[in-house]
Amino acid sequence: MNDPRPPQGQAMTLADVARRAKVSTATVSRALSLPQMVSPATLRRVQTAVVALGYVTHGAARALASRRTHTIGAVIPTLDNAIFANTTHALQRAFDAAGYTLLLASHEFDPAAEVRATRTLIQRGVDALVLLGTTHDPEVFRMIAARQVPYVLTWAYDTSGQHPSVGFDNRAAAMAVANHLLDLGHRRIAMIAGLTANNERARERVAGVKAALKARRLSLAGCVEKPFTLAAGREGLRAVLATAPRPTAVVCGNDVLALGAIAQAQAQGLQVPRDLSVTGFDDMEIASLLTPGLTTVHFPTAELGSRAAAHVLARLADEPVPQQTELPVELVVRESTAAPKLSQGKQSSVIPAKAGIHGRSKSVG
Amino acid sequence: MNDPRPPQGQAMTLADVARRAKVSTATVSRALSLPQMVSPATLRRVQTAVVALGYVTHGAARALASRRTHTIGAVIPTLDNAIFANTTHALQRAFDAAGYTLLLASHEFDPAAEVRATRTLIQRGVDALVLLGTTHDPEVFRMIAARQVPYVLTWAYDTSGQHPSVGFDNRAAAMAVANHLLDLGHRRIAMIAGLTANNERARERVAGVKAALKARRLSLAGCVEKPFTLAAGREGLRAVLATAPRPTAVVCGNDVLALGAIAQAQAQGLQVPRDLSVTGFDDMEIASLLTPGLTTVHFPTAELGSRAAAHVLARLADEPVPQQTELPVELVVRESTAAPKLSQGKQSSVIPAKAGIHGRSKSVG
DNA sequence: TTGAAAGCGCTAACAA
DNA sequence: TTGTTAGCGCTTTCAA
Repeated sequence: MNDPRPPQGQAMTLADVARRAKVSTATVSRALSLPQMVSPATLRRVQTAVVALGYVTHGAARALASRRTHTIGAVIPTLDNAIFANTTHALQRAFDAAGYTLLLASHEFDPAAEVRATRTLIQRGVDALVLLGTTHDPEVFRMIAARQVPYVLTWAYDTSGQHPSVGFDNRAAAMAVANHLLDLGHRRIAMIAGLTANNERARERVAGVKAALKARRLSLAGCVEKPFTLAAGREGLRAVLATAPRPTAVVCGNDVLALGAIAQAQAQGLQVPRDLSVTGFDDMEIASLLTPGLTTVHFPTAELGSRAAAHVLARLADEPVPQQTELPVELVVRESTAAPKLSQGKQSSVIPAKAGIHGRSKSVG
Repeated sequence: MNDPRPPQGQAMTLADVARRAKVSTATVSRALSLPQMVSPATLRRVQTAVVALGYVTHGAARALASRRTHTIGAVIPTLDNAIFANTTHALQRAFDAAGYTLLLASHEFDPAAEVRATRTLIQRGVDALVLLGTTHDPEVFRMIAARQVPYVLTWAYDTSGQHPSVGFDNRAAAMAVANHLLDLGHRRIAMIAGLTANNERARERVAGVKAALKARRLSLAGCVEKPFTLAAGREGLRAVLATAPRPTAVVCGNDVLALGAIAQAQAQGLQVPRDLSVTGFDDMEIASLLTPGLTTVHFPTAELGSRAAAHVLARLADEPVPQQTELPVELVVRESTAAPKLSQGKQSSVIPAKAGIHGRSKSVG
């Protein structure tokens, strides 16, 4: 009823609101943070003043006084990957609902950049941290310990049990893929892996494939490491096809590499899966839409995000939480895998399973 | 040489460092922020103490005292889109290099969520804001004005000239696409647009297509609005194909919709481009890798990010900046477009241009 | 239920 | 070049 517009320029403070509502700053503070501790009449007066002045809490001042920023940091490898975007989005939703703001930092797979990003987040006073993967520079863990920041590792399951984590068993997922190919009768299986340095997900996937092969007294018919891009998938396929005799199947470190590999196979006149079986990891939406549909492993990435968020939120509320949470993964068999053309395997008659709309099957891990 | 480990738990403060280095807190503050104002010997002593104690600046305290957070906020529609990821990544790099931290918020195309996200960022004390698009709730601009936060709009070029912006001419891009199809001889052209509510990019693309058609006394042979997902692209194609006579070409609101449309066309037994031409916008990496390669419009998204960053950085440094910056877009003709089967157009003999490795051509806007 | 007052950890005059 | 000191805007005892 008084000022038609909040005054521009100089930001309003708690004291301004207090003056206008004719109460103390302490009361305004309570009205904003603990409304149930303030009488209804006073509360209303304060709220009116807040609106009239266009008051917005000064975050830094609140953080300094309360020693809480209501901010949680997440350090992820890259924003480019839609799979991480799923998880990130779930984190954001969960934290938002709990009154926390997510501070996002990415490092593009550069360990030094990850240390810097983590330092910056800690400096910004995040109340907790979500890290992706188990492989981190010791400095990261040192800073976390020095400030005693609650944290959780995600996407990978920390088998050492040293760190709280919620993630997947990437090795079991890879074994499932390899066994699927072996069951189809493939014996010459190559791999286009992601870059394994500082990336235990990529490493575990290689290890899983090797383990499955070894169990049948076989070994990889070639393995190259590539960054997670379509172009790298093409290069990778060219590389693994250069060996003689050719592999009949290629396990790719993720769906992006697999899509690149399929494109390259087609460019070289090879038909997938008739001439070559190809698999991925992640089950991106596009994996089911292309022709042929991609055989891959589905990870519940959004659930991972909400579980990870729930974990740190519980820690912040001093509630008990399991140190380790493992989420199930699922082999999804589509049309990019089939028995090899001239199969000598005993099980070449096995037909790829297809289940449900998305062709899901075989729960793993 | 003294304490082997930084003490855990209680975080170190400037005073702790000062005590250990036997200087005042003011000197430590200077050593950290303005090292050239401190004598080399003192500087060294301070640095030694900082390392020994594992001291990390308390961001909130610094922000409160200096009235600067060295933080810049960006509000984007979604993290799911790799195209925005390009821009975001470029922002992050540019701000990082300038000593600023990027605070990222997404709203999934929900206007109320965008208002909340903007409020949160302002509350966190961002020194500047980057907003995506020109269409925003009035409350967003009100908050920005009240706090006098420097800002820039991106991705869309603000034709009204009211707001600082760096972006593209989406309408011209759409006209180029439509004209390409018209030049090929298409006369029945339908559109699968993005959701146009609160999204002037989507709106401008529809307007551009309509304008190009109108210039030849034609109008759209059907238009549906869909969210930017593959599944929606499939649905959209089903919808526009339901009209009789069928359109011979479909302009899609972005590449994701276009990929969905192509998948659906193939599922219905239609060959692209023989039976149907399909176009997109954005030129995602996958657009060039699929068969057929997608005819689309390339936007320099990373450059957009660095330009937008440069804009707000210049504003923060009180340097002069142009109010409006328009970046060029490019029609990229690939294999998803061709002359219609039974062309009645006079220009049906025109062959799609193909230039360079990526098939780029025709600079627009 | 409300108010007074003491900081939270740092920066930035100003003084020396 | 360095130190002293007064806040920055808020929360949080403690007392009323």
